Amino acid sequence: MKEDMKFLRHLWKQGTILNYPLSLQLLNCSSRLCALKEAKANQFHSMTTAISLDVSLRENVKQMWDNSVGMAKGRDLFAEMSKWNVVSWTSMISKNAKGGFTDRALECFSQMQRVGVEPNEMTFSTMVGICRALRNIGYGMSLHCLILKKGFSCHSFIASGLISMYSKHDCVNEAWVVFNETPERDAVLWNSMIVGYAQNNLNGEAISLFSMMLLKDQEGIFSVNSFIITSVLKACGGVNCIRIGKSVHNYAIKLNYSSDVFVAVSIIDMYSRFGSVDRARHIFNQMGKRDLVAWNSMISGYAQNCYSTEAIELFYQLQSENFLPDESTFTSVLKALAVAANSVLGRFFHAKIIKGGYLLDVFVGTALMDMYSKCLDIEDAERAFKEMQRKNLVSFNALIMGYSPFGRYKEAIETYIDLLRENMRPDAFTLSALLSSCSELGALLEGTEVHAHSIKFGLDSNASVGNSLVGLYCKCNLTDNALKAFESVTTPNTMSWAGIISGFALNGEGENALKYFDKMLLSEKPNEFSLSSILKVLASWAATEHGRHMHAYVIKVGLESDIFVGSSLVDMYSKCGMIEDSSKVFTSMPKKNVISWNSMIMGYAQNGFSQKALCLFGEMKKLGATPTSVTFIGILLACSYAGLVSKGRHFFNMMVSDYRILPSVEHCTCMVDLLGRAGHLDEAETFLLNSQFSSEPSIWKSLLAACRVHRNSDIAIRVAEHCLHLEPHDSSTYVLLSNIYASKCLWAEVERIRILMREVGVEKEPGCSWIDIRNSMYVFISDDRFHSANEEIVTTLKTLIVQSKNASFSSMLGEFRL
DNA sequence: ATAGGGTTAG
Repeated sequence: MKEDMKFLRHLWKQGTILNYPLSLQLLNCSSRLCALKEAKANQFHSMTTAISLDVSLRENVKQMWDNSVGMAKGRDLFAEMSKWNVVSWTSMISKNAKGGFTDRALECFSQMQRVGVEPNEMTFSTMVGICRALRNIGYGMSLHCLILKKGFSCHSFIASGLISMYSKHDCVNEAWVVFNETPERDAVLWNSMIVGYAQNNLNGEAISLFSMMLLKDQEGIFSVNSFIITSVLKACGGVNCIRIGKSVHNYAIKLNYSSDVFVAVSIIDMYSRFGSVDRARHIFNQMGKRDLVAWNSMISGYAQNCYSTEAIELFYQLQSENFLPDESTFTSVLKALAVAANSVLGRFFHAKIIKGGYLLDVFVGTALMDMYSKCLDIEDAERAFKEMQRKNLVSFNALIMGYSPFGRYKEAIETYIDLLRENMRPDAFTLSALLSSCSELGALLEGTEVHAHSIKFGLDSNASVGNSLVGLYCKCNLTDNALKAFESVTTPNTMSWAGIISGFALNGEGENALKYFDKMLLSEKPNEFSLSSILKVLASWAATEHGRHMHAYVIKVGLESDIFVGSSLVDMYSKCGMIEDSSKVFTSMPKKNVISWNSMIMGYAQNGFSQKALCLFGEMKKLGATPTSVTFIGILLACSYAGLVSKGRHFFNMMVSDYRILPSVEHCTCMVDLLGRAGHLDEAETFLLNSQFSSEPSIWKSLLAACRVHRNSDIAIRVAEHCLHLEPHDSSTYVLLSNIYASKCLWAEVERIRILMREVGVEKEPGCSWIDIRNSMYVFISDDRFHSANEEIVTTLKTLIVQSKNASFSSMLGEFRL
């Protein structure tokens, strides 16, 4: 400041007349008031001109002239000011806005109108630019009104600014109205609208607008420039269609824009988004001149596509070519380490970032937190969060998201409350992250409260929030609530549909799953998830015909090579008993994962092809796939059906000791079943009592069934009484126990069971089975008179009964009959 | 005076 004054004094003494920009520059420091005093003593006209531009000092200047030189000078100044005011006011507004003094810029604008100076097209253009940066669109809208009133809306550069302003504030419709009502459209106007669409994620619209532009451009009124190419490339990156992207790329080459750094960076970014890192790298390599942004975009491309080694390599290469990494570079590097969950290198870069002083940046800080939370190191993520100087909504969201894999909804909600205390407004990310924390452990109460908040903030119509709500409610078996949440979503996406369909499928509401699948087809294409869910439903129904149709449909939509769909098809066919079709699908799958292997092994096991199941298990291990808990269910099932007792014991031990898999209810049921079927009833009972599931009724019932087969009434009585103790309302156990006592002529016990049954109020649940013929379901309930079936089925059934009696199967059915 | 590239979250 002192230096400035010295310099000024020097100039004054020399009698130099300062020109306008120089004096303004000199005055643009806090020494202005001192300068005023000096100016009072020295009469430098240019000086006062510069000062008079500053609205806040204008009055002071006038007063100064009034006091020192006399009223006349002051009046002169004022008159002069009004003479060149439009330009000076406008540049004053612009200066203030650029210096970050938005309030003063707005004040200038109203003051100039108050003193009767009419804004011109430059003033309005500047003002529109300011309104674009404002938090609120209200001021911008009233400015738009003024522009319309004063008749400035026909200027295409003002219209461009308005389009940009509206689209920045998510008002694409308003932007479109401005675009549509501007008769003379130049390249900038088209570009503003294209960018506006792209910014609001309406990439398809942006691309269509571009093609519309090309059609109109035949008259040669304007031409596509490199700005437009970059914008369109950006939009291409947002649609899942590499074909369009490639043709725009070719078009850019044709127009000779491939050497433009901006264009090249957009192409790199676009290909990275498509997952074509190699193409992106090719463009990067071919660039004649690269700036830091180009390096950053390539590093980011690698990070996005999980090529973390390449990203790090590029970081070092960048340094060796004497570029100084910036915040963006570090952000991308951290992302690369986050996707690789490499906290060792992550810490190394953390240190580097601290040393370089990059930690003040919100992006870097947030990326650092995210890196730690992706490494499941929530404590360090919390620490990084606490150490951040400036936090924004994204930083809060990142922490809340960090909690969700652990289901730590309490901490997530606490962070959310902090966010509200900071006067921030949650967005869809915040709420859906909170909801996924809640659904992890089924925290329904807290989840419902978050639901209330999402309604309060108008975010329940958002697809991500809606999807999370559907997830939470489905997890808690509340499909009605899930459906309500789903229906609040304005534009459900493919995943939304998949969510509600799978929710129905998992909660045993197959009819609803199918209903919503059909509804979805009216507006959305099915994806691998919705198809898998539907196949699961059809598998559970053993709906053969429908399943075949769905398989044909899968082929039609081109998802037959998908790993999830393929596995579901394998499962569906094997549940329908069509093991050949199942194995055909399995063999033709181009890619298999552990789920596919599991489906096929389970399919073989369930259909009694134990040997094939075990062979497949061997093959799976040979190909390097690691068996999971589900694999062993299939294997133990296969052993159980084939009576391979020692193999079963062997695989069970292998699972526990080699693969460190904790035995689940299913595994224990299989083991008890295996031992029981083979007649090792004592061993089965001991196994069960020693297992974690000794109070699980279903396993005891499977042991009871084994006792029945082996006609061991002593153990059977013990086991059945235990079953009654665990499940006093299960009618089948009463019936069975009663039968056993009856077979041993223990009539008093039979009577006791009968009384007990009446006391507890148990009624026998009717047995039920069904078959699916030509897409129709025929349900049979025991003891009914076949009223629901057709003639053909009734006749066939009667024949079957006679045949089975002749084959003396009836003797087997007669055991323990009441 | 209006328009274009890379950076954080699922």
